Amino acid sequence: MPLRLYNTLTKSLQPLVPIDPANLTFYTCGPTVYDDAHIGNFRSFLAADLLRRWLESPLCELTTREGTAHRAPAGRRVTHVMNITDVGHMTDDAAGGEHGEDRMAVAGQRLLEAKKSGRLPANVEIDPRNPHQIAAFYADRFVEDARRLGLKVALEAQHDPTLMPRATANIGDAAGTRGMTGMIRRLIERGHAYAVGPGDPGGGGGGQTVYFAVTTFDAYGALSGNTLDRLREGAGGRISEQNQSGKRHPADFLLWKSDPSHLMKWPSPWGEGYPGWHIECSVMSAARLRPDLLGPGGEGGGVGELPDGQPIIDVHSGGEDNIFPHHECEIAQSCAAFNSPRGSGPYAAMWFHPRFLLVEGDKMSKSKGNFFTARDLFEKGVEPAALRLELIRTHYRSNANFTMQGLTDSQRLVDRWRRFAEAAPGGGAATNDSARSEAAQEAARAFADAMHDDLNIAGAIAAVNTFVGFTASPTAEDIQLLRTIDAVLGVLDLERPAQAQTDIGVFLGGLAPDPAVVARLEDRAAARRGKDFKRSDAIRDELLAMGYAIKDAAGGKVEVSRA
RNA sequence: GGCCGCGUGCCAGAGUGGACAAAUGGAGCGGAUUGCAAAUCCGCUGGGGUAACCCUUCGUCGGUUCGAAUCCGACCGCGGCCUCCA
Repeated sequence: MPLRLYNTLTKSLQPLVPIDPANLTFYTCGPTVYDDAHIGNFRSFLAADLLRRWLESPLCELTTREGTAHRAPAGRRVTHVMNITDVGHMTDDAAGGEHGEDRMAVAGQRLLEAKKSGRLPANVEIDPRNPHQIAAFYADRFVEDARRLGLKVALEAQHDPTLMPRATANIGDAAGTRGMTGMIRRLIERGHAYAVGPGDPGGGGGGQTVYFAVTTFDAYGALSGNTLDRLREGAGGRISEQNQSGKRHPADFLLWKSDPSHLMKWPSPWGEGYPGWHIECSVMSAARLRPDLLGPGGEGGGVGELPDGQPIIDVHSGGEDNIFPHHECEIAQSCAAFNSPRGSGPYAAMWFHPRFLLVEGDKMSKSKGNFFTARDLFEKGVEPAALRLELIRTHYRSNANFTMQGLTDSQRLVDRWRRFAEAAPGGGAATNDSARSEAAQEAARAFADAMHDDLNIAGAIAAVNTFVGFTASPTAEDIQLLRTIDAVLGVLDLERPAQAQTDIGVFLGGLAPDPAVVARLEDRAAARRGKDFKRSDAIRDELLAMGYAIKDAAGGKVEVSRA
């Protein structure tokens, strides 16, 4: 059965029916770059990456618009775009994004303190007062982490930077002819948005604020369930008075705020200021995935409008917290801009929302001390493959629980699969050929069935383990199958921590060969040669107390890892 | 209060009407290997029986059905959103 996914929009399991099954369009709401991304962020991005890799797998089958099955030919491509939000939005968002402190300024303050206390690497040259430098600093670190975790979009972006667009590069211009200003102008022209403030509402004067008029979009609330009548009830007392005065409806949301005093600001037809939080994704998804709508200049010249009901892109993903308001507002903007006048089109055919990650059973938070960034863990010697597997091996729609035990389990799985993948092919035929090829076929089938069923990753991993367990001495075909499967899971080829070797020890997990440890290893080797096992065991305990676990390996060497 | 996701064995986590005492990992136990470990490999791992088989279990309580972990209802618990957040 072809792939079915849970669609947040319809709240049901549905086949993914792409506009063009040979070339899918996929947009993921990426990170904000005010700080390093944590493992919860990466769990969500990795879930999107897993889906993307599955869509590209030769094992994956999709449904065409004609209702037939579409098996991936040699090149089913997925154009996957993930934005980077580097505009400094406000901290006080209860006020609708118009007040509070600029997040980029807060990040700058933090960087400044880190610099003073020497916590920043010496080679980092960054002016903490320059928001563009702060954003670039964290964006680079994000991309670096993402590549280490095998996020395909980040790997591809090395050759095609347009796959990871920066919000600040898509703001537009003073005339409102392209980018976000272009789309805002278009929304005003089509009657879906309005400008208020000094300089005559609706006129062309500076210093204005632009809002999206939610009542002009019938389908508002379809994604989140927060329809306008429900919102009005729920909103009682929550929305600040000062901010509402200019709005026609309390749920109208910000498209442009004129504020020349803002840290990051750009020219626009409504005055110098900054864009609202939702408009960037509407603009960048269309710009990269549907240039036919916008035309070569970014705005104008394109077809501009789709028949009602036709999706703009195939798949859109983001963390569950994005469902409302962010994605609800994106739908309103994009459909209003490109679909028929009372726009109700679905924007994306499939809405994919991974759930939040817990850590040791608890909500992750800095105050609880269970807050991890990917780089924290890499520094502790966790290898990217283990972290990736740990973050993808729980179904994307459950609250996964990240634990140190789980990380160890994942590491073992990775090691086991690697032994299989790196075994000399065909070394001794323990199993007869027909049983072996049956096992491989069964594994491929079970893996695909599981993945087709809303990305049932646990079932898929079980199929891999059964296969690897059954086949003691893999053939070249067996290894090829594991490779095909791993192109989806994406763990085997990730970078491994360097091993440091001395004459006696092999230091794993990026450990440096500490002379104190080497000396003890030599003492222990001498004791063992003299059959003084009491002493050799005592040395092992000593090392353990120092935080090192050792393991005698073939050839008289000792493998050293963190205890 | 509204909308949504989830609740399975010691743990993580599959299973969504019969082949289920329930995949796959882990932990535990036994064995091979090792001076001993670690790692690796093999077997066992709800209760009872030599066995065919029987009994109890899938948040709780009810219901539908010849039959339910799986469908329906109510309740309880966990998580998310209701204008920051992956």
